Amino acid sequence: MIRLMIIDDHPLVAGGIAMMLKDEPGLLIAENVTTAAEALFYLSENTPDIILLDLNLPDMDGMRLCGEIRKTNSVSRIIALTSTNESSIIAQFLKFGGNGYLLKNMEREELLSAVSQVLKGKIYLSTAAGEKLLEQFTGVDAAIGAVPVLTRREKEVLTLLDKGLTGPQIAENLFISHYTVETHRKNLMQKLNVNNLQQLLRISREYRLLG
Amino acid sequence: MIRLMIIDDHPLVAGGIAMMLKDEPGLLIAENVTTAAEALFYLSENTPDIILLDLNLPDMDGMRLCGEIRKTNSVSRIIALTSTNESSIIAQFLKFGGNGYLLKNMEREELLSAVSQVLKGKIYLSTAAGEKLLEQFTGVDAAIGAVPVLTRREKEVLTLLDKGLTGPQIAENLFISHYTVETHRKNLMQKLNVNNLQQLLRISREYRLLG
DNA sequence: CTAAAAATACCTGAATGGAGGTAGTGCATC
DNA sequence: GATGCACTACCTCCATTCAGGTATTTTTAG
Repeated sequence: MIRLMIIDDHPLVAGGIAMMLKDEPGLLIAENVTTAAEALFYLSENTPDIILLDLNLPDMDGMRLCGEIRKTNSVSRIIALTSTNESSIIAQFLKFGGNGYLLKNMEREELLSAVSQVLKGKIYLSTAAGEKLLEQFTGVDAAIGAVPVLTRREKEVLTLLDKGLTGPQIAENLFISHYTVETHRKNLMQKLNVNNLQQLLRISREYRLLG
Repeated sequence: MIRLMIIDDHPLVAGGIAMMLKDEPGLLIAENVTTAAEALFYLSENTPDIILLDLNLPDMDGMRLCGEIRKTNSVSRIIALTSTNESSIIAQFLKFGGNGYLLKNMEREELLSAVSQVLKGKIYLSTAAGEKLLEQFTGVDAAIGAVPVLTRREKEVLTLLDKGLTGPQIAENLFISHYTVETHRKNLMQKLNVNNLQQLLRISREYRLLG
């Protein structure tokens, strides 16, 4: 019997998965939690065969949770669930010890196929996701997974920039000189390798550096 | 027997809803389609009591579909389903003849409550959604639901702006003068009542004017 | 056909953004 | 106690954006 665990705060998703699997005799949904904290607690005493992990959890980034799980558990196969296809996330997720990536618009067959693939030790990527990843590989080395680390201050500035504030306005807001704001912005642009604000915000969203 | 119809391209969602309702004797999922075209076809010959409508359909904007449905059917209660809480959408959806608004992270109880409310002729708004709507009402008249109509060219410019191109670059791209691009941008900013590019793109996303 | 809407082009001046620096201070870790 | 990092601040120069116009030509709809 294959024991399956679902980590997702959407009852709808958990229900949908249960529905998809209800006629599969070999599969059992062993546990169903809605937060990272609950997940870690359960996993401290259990080892499911498959973990379906929503990347958008309320209390912790799914990516980090995957890393946390891997510190003590290297046997469960972890499959990420997301609603949008964010290609830059995939490689990162795999680096954190993930085994597969599914989009929430999947069909029943895709779910079953993903489960059987990862159990065989293979990596399963949702079709659309896989294509996007390949696109990246074909373009140079592309520095995949190299998600830049931002400092506290940089994140603050980034958030305010995203809200549509101008440099001087941010300066007022943070009680610093507008020169300093420009420096932070410059560093951000350099770290993310872009050359204007729109691209900065675009990439930031992709890398989940913004709420 | 209350007949329910689901319009959603995510099998997961349909399955989840089925799961939530499976122990409700008075409710029956009469039909389950994944595209606007199928929906209109089914509705040309049937009149379910409740329609659960995903606002993010592949072939048509859910908002417009709601309007289409209302041209020939004014009795079915239509409840919108979305994953993100976009407050500016709600009032618009109600104007198009919608009866309720549910977030996909709802609990079973919320779904049941929404169904019973709209059947009584009331408007049901997902708690979080309702609060946001109230926020808007408290701020002046706020011109809710007055979603600006953009011209073809304005949309093109908007899309390119979102991609991070500068004015001059867009000019090259569209084979027009950069002055013209600026004019379009100015008109866009005026229509959406903002005063810089970041805010323009932000609002545009909220109003679903961008892919 | 005609009026309205959309698309086009142009101008100016002030403000902001972007690329390129330099440099001091505090803090941690090594 | 030195090296590195984060944060801070400042400067210049040029490109772009923004706010305020005006105005002609195409489309579109009635």
